[in-house]
Amino acid sequence: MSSVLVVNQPVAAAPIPEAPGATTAGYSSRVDAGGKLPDSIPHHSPRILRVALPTPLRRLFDYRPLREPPACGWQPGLRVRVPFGRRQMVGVVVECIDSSDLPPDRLKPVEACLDATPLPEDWLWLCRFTARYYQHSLGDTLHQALPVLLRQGRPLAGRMRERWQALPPSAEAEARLARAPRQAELLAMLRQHHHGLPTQAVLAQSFSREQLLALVDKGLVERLLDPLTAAETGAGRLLAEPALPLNREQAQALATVHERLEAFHPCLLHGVTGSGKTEVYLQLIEAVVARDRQALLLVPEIGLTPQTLARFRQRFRVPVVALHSGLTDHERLDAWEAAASGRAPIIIGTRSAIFTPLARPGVIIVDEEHDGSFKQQEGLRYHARDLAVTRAKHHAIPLLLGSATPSLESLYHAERGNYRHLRLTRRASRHAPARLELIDLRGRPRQGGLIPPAIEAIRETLAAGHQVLIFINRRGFAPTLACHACGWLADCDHCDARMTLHRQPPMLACHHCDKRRPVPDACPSCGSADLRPLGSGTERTEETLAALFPKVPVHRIDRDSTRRRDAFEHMLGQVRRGEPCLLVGTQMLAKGHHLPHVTLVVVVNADGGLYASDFRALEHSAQLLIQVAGRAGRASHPGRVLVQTLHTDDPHLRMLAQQGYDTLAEQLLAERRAAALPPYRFLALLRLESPKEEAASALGGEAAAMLRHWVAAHAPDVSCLGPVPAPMERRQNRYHLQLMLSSARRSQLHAACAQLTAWLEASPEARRVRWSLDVDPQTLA
DNA sequence: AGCACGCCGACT
DNA sequence: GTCGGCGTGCTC
Repeated sequence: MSSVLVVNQPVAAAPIPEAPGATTAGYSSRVDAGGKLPDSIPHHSPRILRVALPTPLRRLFDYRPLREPPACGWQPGLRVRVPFGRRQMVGVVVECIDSSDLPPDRLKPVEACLDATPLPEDWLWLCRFTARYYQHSLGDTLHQALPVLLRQGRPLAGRMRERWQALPPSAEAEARLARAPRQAELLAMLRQHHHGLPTQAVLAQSFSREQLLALVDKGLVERLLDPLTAAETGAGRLLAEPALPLNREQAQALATVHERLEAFHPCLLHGVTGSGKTEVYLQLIEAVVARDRQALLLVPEIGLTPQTLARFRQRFRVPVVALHSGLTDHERLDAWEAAASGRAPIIIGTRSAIFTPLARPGVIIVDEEHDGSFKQQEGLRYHARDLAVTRAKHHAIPLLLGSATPSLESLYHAERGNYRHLRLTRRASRHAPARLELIDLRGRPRQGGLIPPAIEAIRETLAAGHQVLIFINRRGFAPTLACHACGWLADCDHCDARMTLHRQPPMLACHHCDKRRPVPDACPSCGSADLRPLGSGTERTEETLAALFPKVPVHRIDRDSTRRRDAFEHMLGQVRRGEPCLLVGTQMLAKGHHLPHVTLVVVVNADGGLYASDFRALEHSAQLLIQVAGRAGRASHPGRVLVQTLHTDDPHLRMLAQQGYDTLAEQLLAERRAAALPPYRFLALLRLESPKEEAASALGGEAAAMLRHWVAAHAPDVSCLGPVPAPMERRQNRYHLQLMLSSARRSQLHAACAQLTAWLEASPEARRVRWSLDVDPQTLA
């Protein structure tokens, strides 16, 4: 008997994950758990089970197996209940081996095996990759990637969907229903549904399971257990409505992906707003499902609207499973099982849906791939788009990244030929996309943040019977409150930030912590009553516009006004009817929503991202501006986009306005190369956080010293910057510091990160400081 | 992260 | 006398 069946080597010796988005070349040399390691060989009597447990500790725990192995034999992927400290936990077996580093008397036995068969292999593979790549605890990664009910140890088997279907009538059998009127009613109901009814639907009509089973005994009803494969639904009947005709570019893009459905085949679908990316997705999914494969579509958090979903459900006759935050735990488990079994051919979800197992993966599509919501910003800081690349590569299937404003990373890969660059330049409507018009804020009076030419344009647009969108990236009434006598500002006690003035309800609120205060009547510093709001937020602009245009409805859309989702949908419905109105909103409004009657967009202040310290600020603000501009003039009217700025001469802003996103993106890429920043170099950021500044900086200093020493010998390409205070050093009364590692070599960066996390976990000082490692940080804040 | 144990301050 | 503060140590 071999001593090691499954090899999950210790971190330091682990195979280095490739960069997501790396070339296909050389990929076959990959040697991790996704390769044909003997994972799948059942081991009936290993002496030791190595289990991943939901703890932040980056190690596995050894247990003795049960006397009787499960029917499938011990295998990685089986969930077990184990004693841990003085409580019980649900963990996942990841190795079956014959010897442990611990003496046998310290090993506890597994309490129970919770699965008849292991959890899906592709899921386990992805979690292992993710844990290694992001230097996170495998146990915690598995835990996060599992539906709540499975985390809790609920069984997966037996949750297949049960359907009850009436059999052809038989007079003889029906005679036996004479004295069972409820059963007769139930049978009548089932006969109205040719495809049968799921158990839940039957129980909802207050029939019982016993009645169903009685009908089965009498031979009148049949009990069916899905999974249905996509093929069983019938190839010709896949579509519920016909596909739309494609223009030449769309057809070409589709054909390019379609050409090789059996290989890893990453494509960037780079299409201006309104160029019909979604139709390409729909027809690609159709092709994939017709071959009895599954499609996984990732959308940004804000993009999974009822309308998006409706469009997919209208098109396909097969089930479209949506994974969104509104699902109950049971629905989520159902969806997971449907995907894992292959019963669900189309899965649409946000970031975390990347961890959905797929029985027959056929394609992965990431819509709005540049969107920041694909990156998780705490705990396991993964990027769903990057994992999508890795996963598509693993499954050897096509990958489609779609965006009107692709991330610089994706453009870089497209330029280098790592991704096919598919462009859609033609809009469905006859109008060219609206140009950005920069208008100078300097020295002009502002009302609610708007200067006279903007107000005039709004007036004209309303007079023409159209709608106007005003974009402000600040919620609240005003960014802060100031004393005109002494210069006092409403600072937050807990953060290095100003408090935002709100009117509805009136208060000062810090947007970085939970702190709230009443609005003072007089200056707390000098006693003067001359307190004035400084600048404008959505509430103030809304108020100003309501005063300027009393007859026109003003809708404000921000996190404060849309607490109730139905109110938001209701308002959108109203706006879509096309009556003239004013929309004032934050990014919530900029993304995804189709507003066909808006013909003027005003950006109150474009300067936020121009001079920010974050190296991605310009990229993100350009994407946002183009996104907002895309809301204008989508219907039969051309649109205008007015961009207010203090910096009409800023070269980046001018380039964006005059030559468009693609040109600016190229310029920004050149600057990134010159500055040795991503995508030309890889970054990892260690964040340190403590109520005591000295504790964080002492630990940071020690970590940096250790790392510099280690790196000189083992990873000379890695450079280490810091520790330095994070932007807005004090947040919620905690001091934030960071240490930045960078390297042109992914493998060296990975090795240094592994060294760093191992050191921190062993360091006693590190227990008094909160720390986390962010591999490929999206922002440096 | 939990969750224990342990050793010092203000309360019934 | 003890309820409870959070320092520190451990989890196969």
